[in-house]
Amino acid sequence: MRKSKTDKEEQQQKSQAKEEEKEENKWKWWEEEHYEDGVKWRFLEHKGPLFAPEYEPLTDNVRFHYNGQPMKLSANAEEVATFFGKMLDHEYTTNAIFRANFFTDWREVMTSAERKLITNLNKCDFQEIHTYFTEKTEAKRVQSKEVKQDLKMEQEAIAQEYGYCTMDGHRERIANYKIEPPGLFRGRGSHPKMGKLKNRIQPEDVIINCSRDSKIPVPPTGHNWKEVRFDNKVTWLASWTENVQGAMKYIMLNPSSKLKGEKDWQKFEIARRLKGCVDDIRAKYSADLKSREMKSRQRAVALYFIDKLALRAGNEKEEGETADTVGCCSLRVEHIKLHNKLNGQACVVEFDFLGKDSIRYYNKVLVKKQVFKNLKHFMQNKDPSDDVFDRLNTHNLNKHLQELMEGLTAKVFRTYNASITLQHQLEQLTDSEGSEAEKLLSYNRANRAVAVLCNHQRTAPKSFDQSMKKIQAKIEAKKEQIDLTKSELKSAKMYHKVKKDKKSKLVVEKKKKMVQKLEEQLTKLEVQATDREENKQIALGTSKLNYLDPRITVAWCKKYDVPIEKVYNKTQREKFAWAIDMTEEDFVF
DNA sequence: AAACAGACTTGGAATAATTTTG
DNA sequence: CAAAATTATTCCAAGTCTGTTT
Repeated sequence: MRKSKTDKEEQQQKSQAKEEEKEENKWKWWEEEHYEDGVKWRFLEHKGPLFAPEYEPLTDNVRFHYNGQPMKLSANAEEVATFFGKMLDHEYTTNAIFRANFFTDWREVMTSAERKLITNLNKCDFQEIHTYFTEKTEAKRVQSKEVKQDLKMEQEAIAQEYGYCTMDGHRERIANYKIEPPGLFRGRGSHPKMGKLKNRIQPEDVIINCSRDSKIPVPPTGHNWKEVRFDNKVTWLASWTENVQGAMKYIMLNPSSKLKGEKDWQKFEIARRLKGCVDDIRAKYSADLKSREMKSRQRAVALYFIDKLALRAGNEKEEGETADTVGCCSLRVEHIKLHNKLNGQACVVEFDFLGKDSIRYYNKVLVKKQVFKNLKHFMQNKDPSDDVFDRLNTHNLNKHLQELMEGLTAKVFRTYNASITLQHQLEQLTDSEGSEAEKLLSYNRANRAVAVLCNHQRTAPKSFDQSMKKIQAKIEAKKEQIDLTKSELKSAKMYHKVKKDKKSKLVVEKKKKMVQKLEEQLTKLEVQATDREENKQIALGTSKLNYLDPRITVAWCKKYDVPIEKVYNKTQREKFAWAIDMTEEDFVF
């Protein structure tokens, strides 16, 4: 027993050392030249994607019931039934659209006999299926450490085989080497297609992309690829078309790869170029607010919103195919209220619309008089469902931006404003005298300001209130402890005054130190509580990962002596390896 | 110029792994 | 030590934007 434990520890140490060693000779692609425009790689070799495991039919003791009667379903119908059964405690399964779409698609995979019998979803009982899968998950959860370890090793072996490719002489990690398993489509918001069946993808659906002179991936036995192509102007390794929306899906590299990293770096460089000319662009669109041409005036107002409020461009979407969401260019009259006066402020625009992922954007904004005037004009004599910017779309907006600065599109404003906000906030909020915890709070607050700007929201964790109470209780307990220790210190001092010996002095010192330590712990807790409370409905992840130039963060860490691990976890450090390696303390976005 | 296809980034939720707590 | 809480990772949907076709 004991021996095996030390073995394990040794093993762990070894693998850790190995990882560190790997760290040493990591490829610094950012120190190399990059390719001519359009060429993404010279050599690409990979194993092809990993397909979802085959369906395992249910044993006879797990029964589906129709109209109270147990019923054995055909393999196909049963598989789709399990998709629904697994989700039984999810709100989706009570949604009328979800149910209707599911039922239609389910009936299509049924045998004609089944289809004839099963005509009403309300008469279907998936409870046993649900229980079966819940128990299965639970059984998996409680299995022994050894079994879990073995399973993990197996997964790791598969990842080693399928999860990497060779690109131009380097082993690069693949982000999603697994083909998406079949299941029920879960759209966000009120999506007209939610509940539809997402088909199982076969090799015959998959296009492989690699080098002509590489080892071409071998399709699973008895199967063929849809196509094998050798296109080095694209970054994907495999692709297929998904049946619910008809959208293409791709297998691509991990964010830590050169291909992704270089693009990411370039994105921030474009945003920095915008910084150089944003004043001119602002002057231009401010002037355009008064243009004779309607189109220019609409474009100017839209740009004003995109810049000031970090709204998304807002492409037009096919009606009825997706949830009804909008961005700037697709705003409708019903999404905007104009207030000549609101709470003592003149010219207030009230936004209320569903944006990407059906996240609500609600904001009351004080705007320039001319913007207000224009909006009033644009919205005159229109129905609520009419477009505010009827002469504008993302295409001609971006075309205009392209003329103002090479590479400029609407989304660059989001990147620019996000990053510059972080930089300013960090300057403003960080106290170089503060503790590490306080500095981190400042960082999170700066990050939060960006998330608020970009409207990155999350549903509050369901145990949020409880967890808040808990941390408050901890704080109270700590305070009590401090009071107690303080009074102990006081009496120790008194005792020392009388005794005046070494031993009693030592006690005083000890108590002093203890009070200090406890007070540090207290502030740390308080800071933690504040941070958590402020973060209740804010999602920091997206801005951190996609909008904030990592060099700002790295420079801040260096300047204030905060270890990078405190702000970036392992994945984030891998993604931003280029920034961590190249950034000095004096970097300015 | 509008519609469509394609490729790539961005997004929150779900799930898994890890850490803390009782 | 197990359960609960927290954090990291995975998942895959939903955007942006470009290029091509009609």
